[in-house]
This record gives sequence, structure tokens and C-alpha cells, in this order.
Amino acid sequence: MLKRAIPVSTMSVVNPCAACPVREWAICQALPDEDLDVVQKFRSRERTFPAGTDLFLEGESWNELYTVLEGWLYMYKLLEDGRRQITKIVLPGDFVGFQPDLDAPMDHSIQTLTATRVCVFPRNQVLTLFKEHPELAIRLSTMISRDVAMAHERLTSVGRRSALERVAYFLLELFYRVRLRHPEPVGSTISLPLTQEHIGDALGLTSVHVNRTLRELRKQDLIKIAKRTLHVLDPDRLADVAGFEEDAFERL
Amino acid sequence: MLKRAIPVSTMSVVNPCAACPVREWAICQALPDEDLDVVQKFRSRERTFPAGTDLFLEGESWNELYTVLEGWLYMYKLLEDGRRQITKIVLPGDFVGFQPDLDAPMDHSIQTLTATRVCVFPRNQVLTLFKEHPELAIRLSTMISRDVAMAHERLTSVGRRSALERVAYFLLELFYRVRLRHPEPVGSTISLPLTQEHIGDALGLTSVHVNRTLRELRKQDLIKIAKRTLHVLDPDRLADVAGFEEDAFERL
DNA sequence: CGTATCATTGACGTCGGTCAATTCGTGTGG
DNA sequence: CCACACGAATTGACCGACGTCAATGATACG
Repeated sequence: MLKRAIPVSTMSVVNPCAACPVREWAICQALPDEDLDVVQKFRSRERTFPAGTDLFLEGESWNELYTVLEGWLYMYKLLEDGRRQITKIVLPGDFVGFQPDLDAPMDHSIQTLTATRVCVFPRNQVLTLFKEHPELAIRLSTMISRDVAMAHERLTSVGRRSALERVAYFLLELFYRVRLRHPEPVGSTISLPLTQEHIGDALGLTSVHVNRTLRELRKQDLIKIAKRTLHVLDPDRLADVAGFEEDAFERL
Repeated sequence: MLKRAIPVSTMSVVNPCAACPVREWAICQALPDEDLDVVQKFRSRERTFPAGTDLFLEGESWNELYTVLEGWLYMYKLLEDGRRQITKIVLPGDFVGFQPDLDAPMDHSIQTLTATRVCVFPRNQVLTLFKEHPELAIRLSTMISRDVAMAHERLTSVGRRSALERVAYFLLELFYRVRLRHPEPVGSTISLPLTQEHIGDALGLTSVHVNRTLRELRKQDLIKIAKRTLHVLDPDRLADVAGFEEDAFERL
């Protein structure tokens, strides 16, 4: 994970789309090189945020959409009394801010876990863009339906799996999602900029119980965690604990 | 709910799209009357299923997509040991079978709760259709992103709400979803073709605990259930119990 | 170095699960 | 119309996975 010296909340570097670091996993994957100017003209600018910043909050009106270029974020919802549910871990290439009614207030919040750089799309013209470039609309459908699949998978974990299975599944899913974005295999280690409280809020557990569960996974020599880094010692056995179907990570 | 005399598993009534009973809530809402023939030519036929039938199972390859014309269904996932998570209650107008990789085996199963009639789309040409009619692709994105919103809402329930809140929220959500499909308000009663076990499997509870929870809601004079019918006696107080934000049902 | 955040651990409590018996309801066949 | 059957609903007694509360360590950062 690249460290950014002084994350400024607004910045206007114009990075040509041709050099986009996440093109392959983002919406723009749908465009052939020669059409790339379509998005290049459409996107308004880039923006950076320090770790721990909300891009937007549930209930706010917002007029931008983002493709994440760099950094980790999470999507979440709060109940009135402060209980929090993390609904998605957002990684580079992901498209955030889209929701059924683009004119309605946001139905969720998004916060950065690390310093983050995003590519900004103006919200009020995006449907026109999709209408003129159906490949993009189809690509969007595919990406959103991946969100559905992931949400349903998570729902299955939270609804029907034990804490041990849940945590194992969660770590493995992240492990594979991160690896998919790294052409050359990076060994069995990934950066994991989440606190145990984040993990708990994603899985419907308390941070205390997440801690005990991680201890158990550690005791079984399945993982090692140190300095915000996850080391998966035995992916296969971890998958067994998780009840992870081999091919499930295909669709991350 | 209309009762069908002898539900035959395959039937080929051709019902012109102009008379489609769910057009307003379905994909085809995106098409103006004059373009309706686009889908009319594309859809292959109709099909009916008796209650308790699986349209398809997770892991199977499948070559159809469906718009539900009539009936209730549920989308679900099974763990190896039989634990079940119901991920979505499917109502008329919903589009089912779409997933990130259309050529991959299904990543979920779907079963009917009542006798069901669906409109069949050939799977292998659907992307072409969307490409030629971007309005449809955009409409699809909107519908799928509504699925995301619902899944995230459910996830929040299962992860962070008590059994009482969960059940209250679930019933209220169904109540509003069903009402949205009935132009003239049908009073405070809707049909509810779910067993308590279904409800439990949707909410990460056991049927026994669902029963106790329903008893409590009944005791508080919030609902009444009889003969597969849900009567919401006090929507406002039920919403309080659920922690239901007024505007939440807007996006169902 | 001081302070804040996160991780870790123990003691104890509770919400929801498990097991099992009984009742209810609806549909069936005689 | 009644007896029966089968799935679903209901209830009670008991249990256990995970939550709560609170104290102690470990890290990181200015």
C-alpha cells in the first residue's frame, strides 16, 4: 500500500485514463483503448482523502460518483443508537455512490480506511453517458450484480455461520479479492487496514469476540496477523473452516 | 392471490406484452409503448410452476432468465450441512437469474412459495438485447442496485438488530413492497405465504424463536397473522419497533 | 515520553438455540 | 360428515455461543 505524504482533501491532478491503474477492474474495462476518451472527457477530476474520512454520509444529497484508484474504504449503515453495520469493503477499481435513485439522498455512508485516491464522475450526467455507451451500462450491471452476490454471501455468513466460520470466510474473501488485483502473486501476505472492531461490524460480532476468534485461528496455525498485515498460512485448511467453495472467489 | 387449478410446469400461453400485468415494476418499464415489440419478440414464452418448486439450483448451468408475472418466490443458499439462508423474497415484476457471469453455474437457488407464472428470456442473447437498448441496461442497473440496497438493509438487520426489531422490519418491508404493487390501497392486510421457518431462514433465526417473537408482536397489538395472511394493526408503532426510517420504503 | 487507540483477557450475563412434547389446521379418503 | 394424517405452530425446560464490562498490555504517533 503506497503511503501518501500529505493527503489533501481536494486535488486536481489530471491523470490520463490511458495510464489508469485500475482500468482492468473498473467500469472502464468495458471500453476499448480507442474509446477511452469518452470517459476521459467525462470524468471531472481526481480527489484524495486521508484515512478515516467520510466521502459522504447516509442521508446527504451528493452529486458525485467515484471509481476508487487507490486505497481501502468501507460502506456502512448506522442505526439511531450508534450500532454500525459495515456492508462492503471497497477496494481499488470499485465504483461507489451508485444507488437505485440517483437523485435521492445517499442510502449509505462511505469512509476511508487508508489514504485514498478516487476518480470523480458528475452524478447528474452519468445516465446519459451510460445511455450513449451501452457497454458501460452493461459493465455497471455486472459490477453491481457482483455486489449483490457478495452481499448475499455475507448475509449467509452472518445469518447462518458460526463466528469461526464467518471470520475465516471474511479473511479468505479479502485475501482473494486483493490478490486478484495483483498480477504477480504476492505470496500469502496482504495488507489489512481494518481494526478488529471493523471486522466485527462487518460480521455482526463484537470486537471482543472477533479477538477470541482470531486467537483460535492463530492457534490452529491458519493465519498470522501483525502490523496491519494478514498472513494466510494455510489457505486450504482455512477454506475448510470457512466452508468456502473453491470456485466462489471466481466471482469476487 | 389467484389460485391456479392445475399448474403445469411448462406452458406456452403467449400473452402480449401490452397486457403485461407487471410491466410497471419490471425491466420493461423502461420501454415506451411503441418499442414494446422489442421485448415481445425477444421473450420466448411463459412458464408456470406449482408452489414448492425450484426454478433452478445453485451450481446448475441454466439458460433462461425470468421476469415474475405472478406469485411469490425466494432466493436462497444452502451450506453443505443443510443450513439455509434466504437472501431475497421475490415478488411479481422482479427479474431473476441475472448474475455477474451469465455463463457460470448459478450462484444461488430459487424456489416458489406459491403457484408462479414467469416470462422467459433466453439467457445467451440478453446482453445483445441490452446493448441494443441501453434504456433496458440502465433499468437493469437500477433494479439490481435496488437488490443491493435491500441486501444491505437485511444484512444490517441480521448483523445488528435484535430478533424483535428484525422481524418487525421484515414484515414491514414486505408489507410496503406488496402495497407498492397495488394501485388501490388494499387495507392493512396482505397475503403472507411464508412459514415461520422461511422467516427464520431469511433473518438468521430459528423458527422457534420467530414464533416467540411473533407472539410478542401480537401481544403488543402490532400485527395479527391468520391463514397465511398478515394484518398490520399499527404500521407506525411497528415502524418504531423496527427502527424503520420513514423514507426507507421509497426504495423498495 | 505522554496520550490515544487498538488488542487481549477474564468473569459473568443473556439472547436466541436445542430438544421435545402438544396442539392446530387443512386437506384427504371413506 | 367424520376420522385421520401431515405439516406447521406453539410452548416449556434447558443450554451455549456470543455479548458486556472492565482491567491490563501493546503500539504508534506527536
